[in-house]
Amino acid sequence: MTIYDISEKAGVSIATVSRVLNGSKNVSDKTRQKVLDVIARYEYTPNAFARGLGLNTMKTIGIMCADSSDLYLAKAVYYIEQKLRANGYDSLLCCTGYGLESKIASMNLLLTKKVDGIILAGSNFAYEKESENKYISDAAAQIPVMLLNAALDVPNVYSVVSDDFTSMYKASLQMLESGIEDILYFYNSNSYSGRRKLAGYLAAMEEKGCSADALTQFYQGSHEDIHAMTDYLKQLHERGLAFHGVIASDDILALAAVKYAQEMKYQVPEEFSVLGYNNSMLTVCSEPELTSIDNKLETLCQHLITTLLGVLDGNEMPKKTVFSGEIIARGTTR
Amino acid sequence: MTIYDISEKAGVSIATVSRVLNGSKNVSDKTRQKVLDVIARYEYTPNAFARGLGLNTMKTIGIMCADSSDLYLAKAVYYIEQKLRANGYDSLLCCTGYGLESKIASMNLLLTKKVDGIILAGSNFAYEKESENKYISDAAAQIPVMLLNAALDVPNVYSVVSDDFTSMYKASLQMLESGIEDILYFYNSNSYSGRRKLAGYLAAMEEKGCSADALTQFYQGSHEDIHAMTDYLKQLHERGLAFHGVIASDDILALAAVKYAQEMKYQVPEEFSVLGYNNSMLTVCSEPELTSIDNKLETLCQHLITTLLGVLDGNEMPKKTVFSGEIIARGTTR
DNA sequence: GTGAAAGCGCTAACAG
DNA sequence: CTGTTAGCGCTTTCAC
Repeated sequence: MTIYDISEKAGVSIATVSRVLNGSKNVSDKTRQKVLDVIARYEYTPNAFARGLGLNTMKTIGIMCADSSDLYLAKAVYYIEQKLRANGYDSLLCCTGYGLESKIASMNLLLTKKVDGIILAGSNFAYEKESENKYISDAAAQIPVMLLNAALDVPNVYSVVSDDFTSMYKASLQMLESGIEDILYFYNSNSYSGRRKLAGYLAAMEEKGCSADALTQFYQGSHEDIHAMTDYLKQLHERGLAFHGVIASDDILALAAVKYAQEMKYQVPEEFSVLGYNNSMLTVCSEPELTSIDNKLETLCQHLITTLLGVLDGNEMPKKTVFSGEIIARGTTR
Repeated sequence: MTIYDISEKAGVSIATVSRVLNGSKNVSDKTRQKVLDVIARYEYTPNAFARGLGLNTMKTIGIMCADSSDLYLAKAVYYIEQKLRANGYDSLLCCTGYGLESKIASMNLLLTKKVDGIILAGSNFAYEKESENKYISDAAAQIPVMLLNAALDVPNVYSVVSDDFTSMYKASLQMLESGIEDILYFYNSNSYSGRRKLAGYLAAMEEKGCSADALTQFYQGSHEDIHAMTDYLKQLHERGLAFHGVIASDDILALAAVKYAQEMKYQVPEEFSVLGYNNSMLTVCSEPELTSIDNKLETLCQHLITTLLGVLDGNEMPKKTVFSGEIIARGTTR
């Protein structure tokens, strides 16, 4: 069933059918109804490919994320997909992993499929070296690129971020002022926001005159293996590193720290404090429950979509938007 | 840059360019190389929409899931997307929520976009009432439909499931034989696999001559609010219901049960046992860690994709495949 | 082994 | 308000 069949059965031209299909004003009510009836009777739906060819768009957005099964990214993907579809766009999902090569490959794939825009969900897409961000600016030369939790000053790329530096700075200060000086910073990512978080911690430590040299610990194992993370902390202890607080770049690392404290028989939070990040479901899994930083993911996603839609509509939109995070106090800090 | 431009610059016809693009045998090596050179020089990529129009496919599969931020579904989506892309297919993601109406709407959307197949990830898509599965058979009249964790005997729909009945039956028997008779069954879904799990528990209870009447508890609150789940169990206790074991249809419900046990000062597993389902990341979050049933999600997904690809290739494929689950013993059972 | 030409189904400019 | 027509860019017979 094509537009020709419909036009014939309705006794009008294909142009008229196309008009009613696209809600054009220039059709008489009578004609419109006639066409609509035929369309309904034959359950006709326009061919999306032909439409795409004519309009040069199929109203789809590419979503790239390293790993959609990651607790935080899964939520991001969920929010983004919902809001896109509510606005008539479909989502082409690409889980890229954390390697640059595969990110580039996915990017090219999406470009080939002629999506209308690309959303990079997760700060790991923005590298420190400028040359490694070339794939982003290249893509932005063709279509708008949206960065969630990362920022890049390049034409046609728009950034929406949480102020991770300040969040971490404030939280660190708070823990320091609660009397803990040997706070370990436990992180697993050197991504854009990863670097900002670390900087926040370091700024607070420096301000209070505490040395962070040995206390800044990068964990590079699996993102899901809590036991390995706990073991890592135990090894630090065995090697003589003293710490009575942990600030983690992610709730799961924080959870590992709580486990570590339990194994060490520390009273939490009396003798040992822990702070997580993302305010995920994991915060209520530990005992005591985890204090964590909420970076307002849904708000970020909402804003990101609004901005993207604006750009696609040809409006001038802010290149970078920053939201504030919030410390959600629970049982692991005092 | 179109195929015409390339044909002109290479001094051949568009038919020839199309042939080398599609790897046709009928091109001389010299011509092929010439065309390839031009393509490379101008970084030409064929227009996907035009291609789709001609071939009537854009090599895309629709993935529907109720909530891609759900721990289990997120993993499923991840595996599926990976395996699809490895085979040259893209994934159009649709998070439908749990209502029938919105599932139907999403289904129609995907059909309109002319995807090559649809994957329903999650047992909640198959309803008990046959009439409520009409949207699935309707879709299957057009393209293959794959069911993950659900089964339906309808032409052109293929099912891949874990044997939830047997897994639950065995696990229940095991807990009963460990000496606990008052096992509460705590569940939050009447989906296809939800019904199978419940049946497994009931079969074991009956076999051991235990009444399950008051012990079968359906929880209908939020899927993420552990506190509410724990409260629900406390209320049951306050109303006089006695139970010293909990078998849950999902790890998060099981985690709530562990919390309940802790608040009740029960020793786990000596005085109180808990069993979860899905063997998710949550199992290592509780103290002691959660015994859970692994339903081999990655295997299921792998098989589902293999089957789908086979169907798309025109091969005869099994209508229903069943895998066995496995009990992963940890600290909450004895 | 290569080219000419007829679609694929729709949109939009133009004419009336 | 409605119809005619020329694309959109590619695939695929059918000749040569």
